[in-house]
Amino acid sequence: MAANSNPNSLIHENANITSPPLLDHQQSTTALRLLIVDHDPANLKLIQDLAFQCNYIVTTCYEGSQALNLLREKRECFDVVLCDFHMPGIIDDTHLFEHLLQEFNIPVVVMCSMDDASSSSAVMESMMKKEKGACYNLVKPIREEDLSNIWQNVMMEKTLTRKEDYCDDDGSEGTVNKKKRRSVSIEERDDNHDHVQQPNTPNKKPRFVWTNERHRMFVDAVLQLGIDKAVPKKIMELMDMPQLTRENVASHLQKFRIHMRKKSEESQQIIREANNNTSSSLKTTNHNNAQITQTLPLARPYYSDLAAAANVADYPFYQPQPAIPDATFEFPNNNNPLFGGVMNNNGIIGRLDHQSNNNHGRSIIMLNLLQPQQSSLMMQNNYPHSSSNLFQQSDYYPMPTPPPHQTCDDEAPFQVGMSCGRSPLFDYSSTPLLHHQMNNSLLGQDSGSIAQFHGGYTTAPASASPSSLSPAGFFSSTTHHHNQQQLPNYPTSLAIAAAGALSYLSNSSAATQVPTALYGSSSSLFDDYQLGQALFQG
DNA sequence: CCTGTAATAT
DNA sequence: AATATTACAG
Repeated sequence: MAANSNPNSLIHENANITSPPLLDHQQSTTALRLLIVDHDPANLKLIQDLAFQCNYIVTTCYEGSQALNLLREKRECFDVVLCDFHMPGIIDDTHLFEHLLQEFNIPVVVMCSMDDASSSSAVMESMMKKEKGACYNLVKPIREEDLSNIWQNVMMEKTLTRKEDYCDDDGSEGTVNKKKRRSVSIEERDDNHDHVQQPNTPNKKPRFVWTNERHRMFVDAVLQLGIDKAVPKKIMELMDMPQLTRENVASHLQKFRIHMRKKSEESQQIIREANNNTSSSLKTTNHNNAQITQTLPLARPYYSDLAAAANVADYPFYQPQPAIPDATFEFPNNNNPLFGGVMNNNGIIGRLDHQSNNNHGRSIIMLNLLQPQQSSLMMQNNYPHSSSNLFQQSDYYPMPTPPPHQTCDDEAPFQVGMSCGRSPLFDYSSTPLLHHQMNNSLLGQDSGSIAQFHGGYTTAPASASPSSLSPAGFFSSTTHHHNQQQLPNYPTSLAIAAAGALSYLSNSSAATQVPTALYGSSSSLFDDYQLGQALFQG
């Protein structure tokens, strides 16, 4: 609607202060100080003139961002914002006025066309529902009378106790009380209108809004620190935002933890239910299109020896629990290896990564099984909509491609790789331990096939700084390397099953070489491998 | 001075 | 509903 950037605008480039300098009016109690925001210069001018006639002190701008900045700096210089309905918000598709209400405690008058008001009544309704601050509506064309009435609403708003809403009269139910209140406060207004609290609190910091972006930073910080080491102060430092206080983080963290707890209880519940329906036969669900889901009956006690593991606390998902089918894989998008994941009844356990343009010039697909903590977080934060264990189409989690030579610190304890060329998974020469692993792992000699399966885990993930987070020692399921403790069967079998799946995905003819060479066809690991393959062959 | 938790305020 | 603030214990 409104012109976007107007070269021929009558208005100045930046916020155009058309009244005496704002500072002189900071304490103004007579004239109302208006901030008018509208993309359309003509409209802006029109309203500006009107407002002048009403003896308001007027500031105009036609960019939402300007308005926001202006308010952030000089919130105390304004009493009301007049804002065009169609002004977009900054981030998503919200309206500017919603941002304003959210961030500032200031009355907002929304101006909209007749069309907006009548046709999209739903929108208007939602607007009116916003009870975060005063929000009124004026329908264009706006008359001088409308404007001159603004201050009444606003002054009323100031003296009203913040709690009560001031919804429009829809004539229904118990609005009587509110109305009464209203008239009372109008009287009050005259008594004490000059020491209105709100605009006189100049340095009141705007409340911190946890946008998606900010939340993502928060989660990143938590992941970096490790979930149990993430404390407000450190998170704050990692996020590195000037406005952010420790209290902000503490508050958010508090909420975040509650959220996590709830989620994990939910998934526990799901697991319990899944266990009740154990021995039911192999479900052959739909493999329509890209989605393949199967639940396989596997009753091996995968966690049996885990309790003995010294660092069991680091791996809550691997703690002993009733055996559940652990081969419910789902690759949501077989056509696009850049996105995807693997999940079983423990949640998301792995993600599919793709590395092209590494310095071998070869393409690699990796299935990286995640540390439980990461997978748990991934589940909760990146797949918020997956109410079931199924990925939703919209839930794909795009993983950044790690640069060559860089080891991902969140990948553990297993990485299953499929090289599409004839190269090792990675060039590990820069990381001696990994290099060693490549040469000594189960199948590491066999470059170029699925043979490049290996397992490992980070021995000292806690050792803190991101740079020191390197996979410190690898082991295989049959061989101990570097005195590392061997993890129990569960992850291994899972990884092998995943390798099978992956090999299918990659159309590798070499796939079948792996298990027979290593385990013999009778081994339970071989079963897993076949399971993985079967899953994806449908 | 910091953390975690709960309660309460805005 | 989301965020901020506060109180209190550790």
